[in-house]
Amino acid sequence: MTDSVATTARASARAEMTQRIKQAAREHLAVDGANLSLRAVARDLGVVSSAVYRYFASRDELLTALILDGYASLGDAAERAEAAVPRRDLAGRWIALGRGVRDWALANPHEYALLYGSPVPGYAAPQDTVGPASRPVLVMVEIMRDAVAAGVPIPAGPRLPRAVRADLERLQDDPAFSGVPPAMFARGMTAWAQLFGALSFELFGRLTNAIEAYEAYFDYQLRAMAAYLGL
Amino acid sequence: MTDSVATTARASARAEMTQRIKQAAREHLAVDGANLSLRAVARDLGVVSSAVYRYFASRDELLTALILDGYASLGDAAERAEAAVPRRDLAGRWIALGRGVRDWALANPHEYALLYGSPVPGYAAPQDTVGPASRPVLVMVEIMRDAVAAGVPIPAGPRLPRAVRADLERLQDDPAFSGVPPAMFARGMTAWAQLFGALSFELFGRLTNAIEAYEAYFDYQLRAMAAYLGL
DNA sequence: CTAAATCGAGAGCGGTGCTCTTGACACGCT
DNA sequence: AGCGTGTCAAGAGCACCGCTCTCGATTTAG
Repeated sequence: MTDSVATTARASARAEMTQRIKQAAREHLAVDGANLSLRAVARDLGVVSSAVYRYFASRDELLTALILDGYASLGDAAERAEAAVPRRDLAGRWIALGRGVRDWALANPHEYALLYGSPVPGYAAPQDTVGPASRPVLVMVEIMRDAVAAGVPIPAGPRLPRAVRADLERLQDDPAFSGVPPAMFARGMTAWAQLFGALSFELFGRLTNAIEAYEAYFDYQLRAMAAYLGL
Repeated sequence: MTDSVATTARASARAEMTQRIKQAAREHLAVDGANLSLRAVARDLGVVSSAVYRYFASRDELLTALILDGYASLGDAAERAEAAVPRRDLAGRWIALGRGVRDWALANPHEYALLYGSPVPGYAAPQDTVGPASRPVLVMVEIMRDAVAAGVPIPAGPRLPRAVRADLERLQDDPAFSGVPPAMFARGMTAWAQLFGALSFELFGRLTNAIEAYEAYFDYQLRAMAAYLGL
């Protein structure tokens, strides 16, 4: 359990096997989606199916591990992309964030579908996925917070419904979300939905025969949303 | 084949059984999602599984039928909702369209997931789904066309990339999409992605713990996008 | 009235997730 | 150094799946 300085051979073998199973499962994700076959990944590893159950108690648990890895991977990519832009360039940071998310999604389309597609039928995401899942959105919150702190004016728009304003003010109690006034937060969530809507359309093949210049159009949308956010 | 005036008993029985299978499959969709069990629907109908194959050659074919029905149902709902608003009220028509889509999605969440969620792993949508699938978007195209015809100015925004402009100009060759200049079409597709992004977030449970006033927030977003479209 | 078409039932194939038991092996402690 | 303990992969087995094929019963059409 407690892996001291000298990791035992058994423990390291277990860690390595766990990684090998996840890697094989990731490859099967491309073909079978969320209903991948445990037996198939076992076959790939030259191992009998029941052996896999030593490492993951069920198919759902393996899926959860893949989801957690996916969120971590996307979170890394999003943070890295955004961090490469000077702090003062707010619009540039937003665009870099959006591009980072898209690049990751294009590189890992099946993981993207797992994270942001329709929920897996019998599967309920355990509570420990909400933390990693919010990492990308926290990057955007940071941009909005910096924009507000820099005195960037929030564009005029439709009046925020009272109930929504209450929700967003309640959200301010969480320090991770504080410092962003409701009017700005509402716009941010709208832009966020736009980003993932556009991404889902592209990745799920919902705009074939319409747009071929995917990347250029995605960039255009990012710029449009930057303007919408007042960045 | 040619069902003349007097439909044979067999033909009507076949039509009825086809409907019963689809209905049972729709109910299973709620539990098992896209990987529903043909055997289970057969059990529900008190029939052996092989009998279902008399009506649908494969599980995929049954899924295709459900998808087609779904698009038709959504198309009806979208057209009906939008048609209830006076032609001159462009923003109202857009908002009614968005609400209509949402109402349908809330009433048929599993069909929504089937149509707009992650693609079913081994399943490739046959070509005859593209027509019905475009019905809702055609409603929005009609609104944009009317807006342009009425002389509504297209708001200023980021420059449209050349490749995107070319795509959208090529799209004009299709009479269904003509009459909408690229700058407007680009905004329309952005708003469309926003709409379905917001809907997917709500239906796939991606904004729990943030917003409780779903409907009010959705309406707010529709108004924001109406402004974005210049309606 | 008869031949053809259609129907549901049933058996059967290879696959699935998952459980349980068995024997071999590596570990940590004395 | 040796021994008990815990972990390991393997294999058999259960119930379910999609799908195919055959067979007798029934309805249709000529």
